[in-house]
Amino acid sequence: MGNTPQARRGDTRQRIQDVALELFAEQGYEKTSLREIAERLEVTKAALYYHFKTKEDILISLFQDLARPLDELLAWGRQQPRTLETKQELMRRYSVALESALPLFRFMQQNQAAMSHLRPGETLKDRMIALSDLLRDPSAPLIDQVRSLSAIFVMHTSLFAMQHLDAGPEEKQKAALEVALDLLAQAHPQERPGTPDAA
Amino acid sequence: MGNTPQARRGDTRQRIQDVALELFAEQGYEKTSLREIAERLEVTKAALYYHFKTKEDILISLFQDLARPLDELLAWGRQQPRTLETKQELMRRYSVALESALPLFRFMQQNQAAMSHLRPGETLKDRMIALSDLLRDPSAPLIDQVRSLSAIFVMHTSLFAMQHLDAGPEEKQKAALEVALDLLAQAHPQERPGTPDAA
Amino acid sequence: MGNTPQARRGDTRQRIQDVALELFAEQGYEKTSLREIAERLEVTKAALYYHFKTKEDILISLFQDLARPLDELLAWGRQQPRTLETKQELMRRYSVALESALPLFRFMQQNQAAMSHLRPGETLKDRMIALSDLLRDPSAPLIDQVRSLSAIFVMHTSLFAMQHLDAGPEEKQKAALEVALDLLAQAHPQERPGTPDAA
Amino acid sequence: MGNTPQARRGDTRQRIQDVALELFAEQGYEKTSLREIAERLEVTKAALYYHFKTKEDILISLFQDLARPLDELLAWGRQQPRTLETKQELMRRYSVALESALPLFRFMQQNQAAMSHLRPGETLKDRMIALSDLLRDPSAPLIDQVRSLSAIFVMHTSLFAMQHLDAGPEEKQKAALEVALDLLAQAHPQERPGTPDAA
DNA sequence: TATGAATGAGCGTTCATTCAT
DNA sequence: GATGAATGAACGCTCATTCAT
Repeated sequence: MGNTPQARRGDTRQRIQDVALELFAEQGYEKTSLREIAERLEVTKAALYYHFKTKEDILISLFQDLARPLDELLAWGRQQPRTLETKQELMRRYSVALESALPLFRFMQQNQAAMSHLRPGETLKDRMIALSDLLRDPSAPLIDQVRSLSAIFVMHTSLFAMQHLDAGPEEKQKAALEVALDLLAQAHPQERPGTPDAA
Repeated sequence: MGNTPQARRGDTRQRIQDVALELFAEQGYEKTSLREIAERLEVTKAALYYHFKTKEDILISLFQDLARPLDELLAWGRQQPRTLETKQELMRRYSVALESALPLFRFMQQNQAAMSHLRPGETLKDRMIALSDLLRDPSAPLIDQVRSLSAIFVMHTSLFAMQHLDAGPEEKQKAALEVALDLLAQAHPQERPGTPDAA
Repeated sequence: MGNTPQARRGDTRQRIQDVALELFAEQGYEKTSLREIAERLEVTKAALYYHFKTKEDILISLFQDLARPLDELLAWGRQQPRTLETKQELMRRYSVALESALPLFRFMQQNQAAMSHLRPGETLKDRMIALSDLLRDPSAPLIDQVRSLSAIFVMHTSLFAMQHLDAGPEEKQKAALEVALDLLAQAHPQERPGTPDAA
Repeated sequence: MGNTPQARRGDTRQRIQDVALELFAEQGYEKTSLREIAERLEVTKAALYYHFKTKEDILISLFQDLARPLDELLAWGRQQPRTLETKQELMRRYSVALESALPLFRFMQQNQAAMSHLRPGETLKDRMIALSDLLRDPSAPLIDQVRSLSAIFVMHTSLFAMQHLDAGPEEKQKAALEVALDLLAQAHPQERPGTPDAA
């Protein structure tokens, strides 16, 4: 049940996005043809054009859907005080976001090139810069700024570079988060939480 | 001298690689056509086929050339004792390698997808795994393994994610290296160099 | 009142024809898509198919509407005696018809090719031949037949070839009519109106 | 002999132009597909792209070739004194040019729409205006300017509107030329050749 | 009276590749 | 060591048209 033409009516747009995400993530945007997408959906190429004006439109629509959790995280972060605790909470929330956004990130990583021609504000890079601006203090020593930046990418590491590590996904994710939080803390030497400044 | 046909004789193969590297790094492998490469070199497409059997052959040849410093670094690392000092020295050498391999890395990052179909041992990912295997201790706590892995990617961060940071390239590189060395050291708590085991 | 959906109810067929005439005249039949027509009317393409069976049907309906004044002129002409005076009156009436049929003629000129596949009697060319048959005398010297034919096209000249002339539209039209009447008169040397045959 | 692949080598570009002219004239530019052209030449569509950058490029190349005699006529005309004799000679030469340019004119008439998007100077209309500027005197009475303009179009009439006339092509052409010369003469009342100005 | 959703055919164009010269 | 000429396959896209609702 579910796969008959009747059952699918009305959700074609969504199904196009699903298949496109899958294929773009797998093979990249350029290598994925509309024929491929259409065939997998058992519709014609022309049907895709009923729902999206161009191939790039599919890409953009995917990006917008997938970037929303990130945008919400950024919006939240901008309204918080710029304390270590905020930054660490940002990181924790980022960790959760990543968890449910693995396809997104696979997709984005494969398609940086394709997306780099889009209007500013429509790339992942813009979000990364925005996030890093919330984490680092431009007046701090450079090394501490690097620590803050690195925290972000340590999180990504857990998704992609640790695939061959012999441990469960949650464990890896938790470990990555810990390292990231550590880096953030090291970037705030005078304000370590739970550490009395004192003698 | 210079740009005349005569002066170029004999180095066409090299010139193809140069232009291809440039374009692949800029636009990605799929989006770069042989016509484009040929036009920029002011030769015909057919000329490219005298020097390379296929388009993919150009990609592979580039990768092999560019991966050599990395392979040499790995070969060196495998012959060293697995001490913290070795790992940190690996990192320092890696830092130097990266410095002169910025186009390589741009290229690789843009073309992960294109390269992922190649035979094992012909991808950047393989090198990264090999490098990480030299840095981490499989019997160590997971968090320390993550620290080791992260060190590598912190180095990359300095090349790509820090472009909008307000500092000179060498400064950034140095800061990234420091953070990376720090992470490696933290992954070896019982053996901090210069730190007596004490008590 | 005016442009609201309610005010438009019932006249959609007419509005389709108006927009189609405009676009066919501007860009030609082949280059004008039903999507374009539908968009300009703010209805869907399918709506066009409620009012017309095919795209060509729109073309034919336009032609029939627009050719009616011409057909009436021809019907009138056929019932008159074949005198110079009749011919000149035909020309005068043709001049008036053209005046109010500028879009028609733009449209016809752009779409001769598209209309040439239609059934006989459905082309502008048929009307032109019919008109010329009323004007020329098959037994007259060839040059006089040419004069008669030319009279028709001189009228067209005033609409299209004289656009860059520095004069008002009515002036041009009047001048063209004069030249045309002149040509008709020259084609009837023995019967110049107002010229006594006499000794 | 003649039609084998070997015999055709080297003249493909020309053959494309020939077939394209034929088909564009017959069916119009928009309705003629590159597939059709390629099939008639027994080559692939891609071969067309070796010789022309776009479909429009074929159109332009045709126009340029075909417009050359006209451009030469205009160049000659611009160097002559602006007398009636010059104008009549222009007309005679135009008549000859038309004779050998029937395909051109069929083609142009079918493709006015397609050509009207081209750059100025690349349309037939531009040539017509240039020619009419050589024939008419902007300070003359409007009716005489119309006579001069009409002369041009009378010539065209002989090619297209007289197809159903019962006479040989040369006869028709000669008759049309006579009418045209007449019109030019009537536009110069004070300077009729062979007519003494005198008392 | 219309629309939403889709189709099948075809379009102009570009691609990597081949091969005789 | 390279070119000129071409191919076959595929691409993104648009078209006129259909039909259940």
